Amino acid sequence: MNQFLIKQRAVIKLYLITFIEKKKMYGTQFLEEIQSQCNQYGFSPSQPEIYKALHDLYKDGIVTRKNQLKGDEGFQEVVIYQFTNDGYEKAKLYKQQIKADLDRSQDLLRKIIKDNYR
Amino acid sequence: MNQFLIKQRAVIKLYLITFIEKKKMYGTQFLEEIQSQCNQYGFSPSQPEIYKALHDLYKDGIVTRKNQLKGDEGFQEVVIYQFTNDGYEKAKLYKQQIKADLDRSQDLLRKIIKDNYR
DNA sequence: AGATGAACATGATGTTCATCA
DNA sequence: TGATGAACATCATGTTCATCT
Repeated sequence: MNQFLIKQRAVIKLYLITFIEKKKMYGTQFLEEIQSQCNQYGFSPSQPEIYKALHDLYKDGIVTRKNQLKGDEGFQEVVIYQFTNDGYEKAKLYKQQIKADLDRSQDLLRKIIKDNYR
Repeated sequence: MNQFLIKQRAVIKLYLITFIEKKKMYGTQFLEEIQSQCNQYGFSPSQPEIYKALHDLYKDGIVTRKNQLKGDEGFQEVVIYQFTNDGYEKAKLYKQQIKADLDRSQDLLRKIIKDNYR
């Protein structure tokens, strides 16, 4: 079984977990946050990718969903994500696994460069 | 337009160019060489991927194809790849471009780790 | 039997569109 | 009107199969 570099989906889930650790936010904000931080590296995922990743985390039992009115403006409703009871533990484990894959990806990139550039 | 990490296809073409620089080889050997070198990093592309990448290089006008009998054993015919007249120049340019993408990928991985761990 | 490559299948991600409050 | 998400399309890659010597 082949595993090239880490997948975008995994990285998005990683960012989402980190955001949820820090403060409650909703889909559109997650998207804008990632895009503005990573744009300069060419990384700018599409909007549905964020929701797919959020649904993954929900299906994995890591987060709960809660509809909530957006504070300041009119009647706009947003979906807020928080960790489930054991979600934070699961999330920490998941982050560890992703870290291993990130490290492996770095090692692979280094090897590719070493093999092909003097 | 989103560009996450560098694509496997580009990396395979990079290895092929480096192999062709060093010595003439054919498809199956390219595959075995990459797999044996990169297996420990989880990178183990499939056999048709090698041929697709070789056809890319051919379509790009970087290499020529030559049918040749495999030296030692029976009547086995293999396809040998060599640089075209201006192929080596093109290949060097291509390697530079890939190097930029590899560097960008390393930077992005570093940023992801920095953003999400301790 | 080993090498090459076509055809097909799957997976990852993006684009477009609908819905809801 | 902004947020959410479904449906659809495309691209990257893998699996299976055929062919040729």
